[in-house]
Amino acid sequence: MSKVFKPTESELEILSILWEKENATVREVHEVIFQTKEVGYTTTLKLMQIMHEKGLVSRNETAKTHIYKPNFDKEKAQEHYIGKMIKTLFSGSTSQLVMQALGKHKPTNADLTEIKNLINQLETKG
Amino acid sequence: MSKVFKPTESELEILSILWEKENATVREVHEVIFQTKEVGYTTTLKLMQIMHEKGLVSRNETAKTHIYKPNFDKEKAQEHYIGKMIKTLFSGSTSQLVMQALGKHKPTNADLTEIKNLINQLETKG
DNA sequence: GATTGCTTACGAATATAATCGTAATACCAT
DNA sequence: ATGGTATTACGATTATATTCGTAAGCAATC
Repeated sequence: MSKVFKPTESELEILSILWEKENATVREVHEVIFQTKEVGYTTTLKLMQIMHEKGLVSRNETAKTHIYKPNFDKEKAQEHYIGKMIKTLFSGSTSQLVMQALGKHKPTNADLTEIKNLINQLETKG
Repeated sequence: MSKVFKPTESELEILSILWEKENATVREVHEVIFQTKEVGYTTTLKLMQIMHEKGLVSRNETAKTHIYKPNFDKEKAQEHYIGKMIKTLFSGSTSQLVMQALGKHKPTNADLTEIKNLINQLETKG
């Protein structure tokens, strides 16, 4: 019975802005989108209204200018898309994904150390 | 002028089957899809014809039954989607993605060791 | 209290994706 | 060569996503 998490491309873009800002008005969201995409204000508005209907976001309507916030946390979306990617693009292999990611988008040495620590924990637990 | 790599959901599914099999007929692709999705044969056919028009796949038409193969390699797609995910879902942080992936979809110990080796290489290169 | 500007609501148009039915064609076995 | 079966081509329909114009409401300012 639980809803499937399946935002469209545009919806995901809006969600990512909301995650970033915690919550935001249509105007604020639109200003971010507008930086990279020449799109009308009412387009953004309509999308956010639809997302509200679908339950992807909630909004506070006490003031005239509504304030939107995401209904799902970023982590859930991350989990969803990582799982999907591992399945359709990496033949089910997490390590393949990890190695590809590290190879093409190398993090700082500090981050690499942190990852190693995590791996050590996972190993000893195994 | 180079084409943007932007397959739809269904197209990506078909591509992943073609990557798996190197090349395949519509029938073969359809049989895989049909295992998880009750869809007509001509639907799969049409999708693959469209992918051919778009240049996502090539086909060998010498025999009556055409044989399709992907025009882009899997690695390019992996790179594309990983980059996109890091950007929209992980605030640009590769290590966040890696840690999330390892935490939720733990690989075998052998794989973990392999990842550590890669990290060590990356570190010394840094 | 009129005017201006920003907001929401909403319908409608457009674009894109996905599905399938039907017909024509090729191939194979009789 | 006739009949049965699988294939492609293609149009049409349906579903979904995206875009925007217009109207109506509210609030601040003149």
